[in-house]
Amino acid sequence: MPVKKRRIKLEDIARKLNISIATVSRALDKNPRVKISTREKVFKMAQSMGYMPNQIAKSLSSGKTNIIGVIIPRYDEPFFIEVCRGIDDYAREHNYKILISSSRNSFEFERDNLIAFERGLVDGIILSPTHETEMFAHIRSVIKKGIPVVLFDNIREEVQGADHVLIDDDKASFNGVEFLIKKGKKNIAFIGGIIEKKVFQDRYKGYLDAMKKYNIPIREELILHCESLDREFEDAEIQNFFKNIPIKPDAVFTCTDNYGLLSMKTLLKSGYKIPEEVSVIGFGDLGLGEVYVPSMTCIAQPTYAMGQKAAELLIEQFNEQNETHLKKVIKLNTELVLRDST
Amino acid sequence: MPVKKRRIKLEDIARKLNISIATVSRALDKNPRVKISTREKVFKMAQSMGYMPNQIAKSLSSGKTNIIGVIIPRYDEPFFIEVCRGIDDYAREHNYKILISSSRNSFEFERDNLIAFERGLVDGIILSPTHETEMFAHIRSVIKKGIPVVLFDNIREEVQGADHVLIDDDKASFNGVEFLIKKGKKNIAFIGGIIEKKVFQDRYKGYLDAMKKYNIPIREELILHCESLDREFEDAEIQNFFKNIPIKPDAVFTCTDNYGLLSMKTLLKSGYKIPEEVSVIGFGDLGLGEVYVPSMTCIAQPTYAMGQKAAELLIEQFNEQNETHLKKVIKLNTELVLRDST
DNA sequence: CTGTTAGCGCATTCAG
DNA sequence: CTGAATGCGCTAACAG
Repeated sequence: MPVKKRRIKLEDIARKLNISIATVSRALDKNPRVKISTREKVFKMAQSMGYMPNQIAKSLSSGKTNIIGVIIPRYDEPFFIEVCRGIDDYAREHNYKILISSSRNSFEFERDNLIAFERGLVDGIILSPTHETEMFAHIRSVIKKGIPVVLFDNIREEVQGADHVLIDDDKASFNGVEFLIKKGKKNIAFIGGIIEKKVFQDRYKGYLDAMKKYNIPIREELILHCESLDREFEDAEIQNFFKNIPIKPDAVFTCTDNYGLLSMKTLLKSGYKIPEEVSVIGFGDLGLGEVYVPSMTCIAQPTYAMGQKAAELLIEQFNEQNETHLKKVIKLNTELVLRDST
Repeated sequence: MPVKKRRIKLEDIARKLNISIATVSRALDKNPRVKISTREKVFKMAQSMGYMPNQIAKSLSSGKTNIIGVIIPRYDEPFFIEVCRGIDDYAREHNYKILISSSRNSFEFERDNLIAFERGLVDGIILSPTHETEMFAHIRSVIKKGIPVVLFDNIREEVQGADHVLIDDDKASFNGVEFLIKKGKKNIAFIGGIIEKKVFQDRYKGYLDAMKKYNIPIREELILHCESLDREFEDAEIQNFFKNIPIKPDAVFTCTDNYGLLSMKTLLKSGYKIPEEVSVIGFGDLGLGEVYVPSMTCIAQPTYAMGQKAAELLIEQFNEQNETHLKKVIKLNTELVLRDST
């Protein structure tokens, strides 16, 4: 293998052609102020020399990196990946790349990631706060420096100057539970996630409100707030819950697809018939509910669209005059998708 | 909101302190050649002014970006995400970030991504080629420029100068099928992915070899090479296959977890009993097989470890003298994980 | 239409 | 121990 070659730069082309660097730069830019014949000469030479512009130099000079920084709490949650797919598709169409960082469900990591991005690597940031994130100073600090920010999914507090993309977790959950109640269910179990997380608080609230509206007594024994932050431990937590449950539930409302599937698994293995004896609802609708037997009724979240919308808002901010930015809060709709588990 | 503020730079600190930029730079670097007292003054001032180094300028100056570019064929395949998690964890420990790009199963996109990375945005590249990738000139070109490359998973052809991380698909598949044969299965269906893809070719070969070794006739009607590149269409393809199958299979060997799950779904819905009447094996073992009822026997791939290993090899290349790089080919072990579906 | 010059922000020689 | 000067590769303002 040959020794690492020095990169070809504008100067090399300029020298070969006996013209100035500026002209080469402009020619490659298709700047109309340069003669077509010169442009062609430059292109041909660049081609034959294997010229490749240096993105870093471009960025330093132009003040733009064309990179969007994305911070998600974890990789092993299909929801976040699907959002990223939405961001990526929209971003690519607008000539941006995405740099994904996981905060590993830790506020510290979230802050570190943000600081790394603040160093000028990205033009803007899309962030889903962790459950630990109670203070938003780190986000405000970024905004104050003029870096556009869009938040999505788990927003405990609206941040001045940032855009927000979310769903109405409260209402979505309320609708799901109400559906079960109207089916005549009384002992409706609730399986949520870590209660520090705003989305889970809201989904819990929806459950409580629906139960109250129909005067169904709330029973603590039917309620589980999972604390696992990793797929690995969710299973045991849910198995345990059902093993020790003192009342036979006739329905289970869960706050993620995985909780729903794990519930179904545990119930089926314990000999329950779904949906005859117990109904199950999941939250998210990221594809697996459809493959299960019985297929799982879900609150469908417009996950991919959330990502697209987030990217759209961010890129809008890029193009704004950097004057007072009016914070936008976009609420996307959910839908109850009926399948065999109810 | 205040107008976008100009970033603080070294020069600002230097002026305030009446010292040179160079000294500020060195102080922040903790260069021992600068007096401790000066260093402290600089740190304090930097802190109070909210100084944040400019990563782009640093990169241009140092020639290092500390970013690893990762190109995967698609987002909606948990396998790739899990590999990314492995890469990310290893990379982060070594002070690298990862920039993930999806090639959307298209050779064109793969090449475009590579070219984008070639522009100096990343220090090295980890890539899983698409099924369309038959030519490797684009990869060789990157390597020739001295950019370290590691390939993983779907490697049709070893590329001189790149490292490779893979599993023995052939053997893994052979073992799975052999296991079914030893259980007395005769009508073993095979469901693979798009046959242009090397991994699927190898897994198919493993199937054929096992069948031949035990003198079991191969029946075309029991073989399906899925052509879907999106989760969306896989379901219909598999349903269709089983609907029209002329022979009742007593086992199904599949080449991804999703194919396995979809097969189980279709079979269960058609009234088959698993595993009494038909056994099913999946490939990957990315978590869902365990949640299904019945739980799915799988060829377990060391997915996370593949990512870690790839990152390790890449970072090793960074630290090498850029002389002749000896291509390394790492084959990781798979394992047959027995569950209820067999 | 093209060239000259001055940055972009930082690291790093080389002097002193 | 510190400062001045140069360069990383490219863009853009200003001349001509």
